[in-house]
Amino acid sequence: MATKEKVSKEVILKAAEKVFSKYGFHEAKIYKIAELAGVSVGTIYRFFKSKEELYSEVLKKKLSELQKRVEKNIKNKSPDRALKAYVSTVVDFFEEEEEFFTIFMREMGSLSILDEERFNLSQWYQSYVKKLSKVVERGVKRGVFENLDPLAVILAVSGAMKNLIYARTKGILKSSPQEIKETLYEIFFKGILK
Amino acid sequence: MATKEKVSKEVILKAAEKVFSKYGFHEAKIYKIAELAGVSVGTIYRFFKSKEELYSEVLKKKLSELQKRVEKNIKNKSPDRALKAYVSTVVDFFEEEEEFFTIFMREMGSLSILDEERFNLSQWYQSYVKKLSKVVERGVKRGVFENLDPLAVILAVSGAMKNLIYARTKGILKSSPQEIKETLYEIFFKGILK
Amino acid sequence: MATKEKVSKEVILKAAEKVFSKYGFHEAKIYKIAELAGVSVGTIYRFFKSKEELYSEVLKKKLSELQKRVEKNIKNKSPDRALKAYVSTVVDFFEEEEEFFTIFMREMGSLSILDEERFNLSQWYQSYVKKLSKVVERGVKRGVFENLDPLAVILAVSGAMKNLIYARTKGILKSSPQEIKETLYEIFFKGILK
Amino acid sequence: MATKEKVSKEVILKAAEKVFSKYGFHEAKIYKIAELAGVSVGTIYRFFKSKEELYSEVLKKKLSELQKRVEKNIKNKSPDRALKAYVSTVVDFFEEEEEFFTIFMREMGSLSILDEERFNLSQWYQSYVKKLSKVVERGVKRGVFENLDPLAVILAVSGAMKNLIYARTKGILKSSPQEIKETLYEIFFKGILK
DNA sequence: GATGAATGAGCCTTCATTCAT
DNA sequence: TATGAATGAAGGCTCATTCAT
Repeated sequence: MATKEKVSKEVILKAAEKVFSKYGFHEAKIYKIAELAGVSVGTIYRFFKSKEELYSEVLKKKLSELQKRVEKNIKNKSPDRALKAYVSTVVDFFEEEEEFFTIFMREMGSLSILDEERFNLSQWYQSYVKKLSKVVERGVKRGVFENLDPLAVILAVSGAMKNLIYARTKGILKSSPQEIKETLYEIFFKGILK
Repeated sequence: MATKEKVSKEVILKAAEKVFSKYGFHEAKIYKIAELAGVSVGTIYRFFKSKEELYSEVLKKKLSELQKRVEKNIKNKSPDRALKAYVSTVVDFFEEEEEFFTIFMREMGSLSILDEERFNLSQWYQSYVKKLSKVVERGVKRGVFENLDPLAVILAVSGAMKNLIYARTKGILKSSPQEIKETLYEIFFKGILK
Repeated sequence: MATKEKVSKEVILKAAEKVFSKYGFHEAKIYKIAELAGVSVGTIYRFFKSKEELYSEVLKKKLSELQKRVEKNIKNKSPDRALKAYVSTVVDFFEEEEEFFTIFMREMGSLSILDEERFNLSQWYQSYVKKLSKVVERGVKRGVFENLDPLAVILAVSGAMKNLIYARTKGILKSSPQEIKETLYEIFFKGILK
Repeated sequence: MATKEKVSKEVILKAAEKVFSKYGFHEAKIYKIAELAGVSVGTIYRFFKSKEELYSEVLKKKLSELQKRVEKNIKNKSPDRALKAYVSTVVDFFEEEEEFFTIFMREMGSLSILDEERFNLSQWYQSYVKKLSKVVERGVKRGVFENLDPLAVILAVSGAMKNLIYARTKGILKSSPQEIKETLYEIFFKGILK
């Protein structure tokens, strides 16, 4: 029964996201995920051939969601408005998906170079970031943006944003998502020098 | 003999750094570290009471090194020059210590909330970042910097920088360390908008 | 299935008893117990959370069996007949449970003071012996027994009995269980002096 | 230097006795013994070829001491007085040598059948007890003692005594050594029945 | 299909013993 | 001769994965 199957898979992915985000890949236990999902360990292995694959599926699912949202929201916008939209979309996404943000940060740090089996986030990130840099490139060409390396710009924006969200997650920074966005606009558009 | 002991400990820390950076905490095997260090497994346990402690020592050692360097280089400088010095110091440090950068990124991502025993990087980062934000605060007070949340500024600079170094490490970005520094100065001081 | 589980647990306890009695706690290897029980190492850990717990369970199980038997057999008997019943029950019990006798002796000798986790045989023995001394106490009060310290009497009987069983186990003494019982009755009731 | 050597060996044996009695064979660590003895680990291995041998030497030394004392004190005594002397000597010995008593009890329980290397206490005990039974045998022949199995009698006395000392060591029994002796004389000579 | 008990490879850690100094 | 740092074998325990029911 395709629908029932899909429901189970969905429930498992949701549970996996929670457990992976809380414990990280290695300390997350399959039986904990099964427990939380309300299924047996065996059932998880009907849908995912290994813990690695399950992990990878969680990543893939969320990342494509994020990517789709970003692409949708920057489409047909002028470079500056597109950049703002990018920031806004990502901040909102991770505000909603705080659990996934933890996994995302962890995995970004882990690089996953060696592990062929695990989802290659690094490669995904590379192509994602290159696509985004086109926006900046256009801005530079049109003379809206300073003559900077578009890739470096997008990496800087993205890194700054991740760090602010991270700090907010950890309670280091008290700002609201809206304030984070605005701070980012200010800093990146006008610079910090008076 | 104190010197000989120190040498062994140093060699082990060096090997541990390599192995942890390559495989991450969980996939790093003590016997691999021993092998690389050219000592026996037992010898590692003469210097470090557990794998966790060894990991923590690697972190502590490098982080205090980084912190000392940063503090030394920003001392007695005007806010804008101090910020530049901060960027320059960190970029150079991680250029030299590429292996440690991997561990650093991974651990930043992992947050280390749960594991009381492991070195609490999150706490270290919080206090480190708060100290640095004083530099920005002074800049704001003196009217050199725009009226922005100093903590947010330092988090943005730090995040952008980490991401650029990361991208360089991964081969996504081709810029030299010097170029990375300059790009960061440009972006953060003048903004990207023309 | 509850029954099957119980069977496995029973089989493991039986195997553990054998291995512990043969090698003692420290030299008994978990994999040896698993082998003898015909299960995997992992299965042992499904039923017992550690080697110590397994050991403690073996002790507890047998000791409560012994205690129950003793209590049942001395109930509603006159002090002298109760004392005989005590001797008879214990001799018979250890005749059947020779393997456990080895563990019992070893553990009695080990005292288990330090190890809070391991079953505190010393405490069990204290309360067990105090209960039994009530029998002697009654005998003294009724004027059936000489005016002796009841606790000392029961400790003497118990010690003598253990030593005779031990010597029989080791082949030092050739007497049958029945002869051991009778010798004990003679010695303790009439004394050895003509 | 023979004298110096002897002193070192003596100091090590003393330390070993303490540590073995406190922790038992397996949990006693060689480095702890070395520490307590104020020598290096290597020095211990100059005098004893293994932990087992050291343990065995502790046993042998004390047991031959005990044996000599017992033999000396029962010599040329009538059977009943010899038996009293035996009890008195052993109670006094273990009162002085409480630490060794712990080792003795533990080892008695452990039987040491399998381990050819370790001192075979069982065999020693067998010959020791057989020698003592001659005293009872003489008593029986002379008609001083009842017609009982001499070996069984000595095992009973010895077992009762060990148990009373044990109970005193553990705080179960409050009697003084003198009271323990007297209780044993009473019980074994006159019986407990009125 | 679903279950979850059973498996067993794998790894951290200990500590008796050795041996270069 | 004395030292104590270095060794490395050995074993308790975990948990991803399998498979009989």
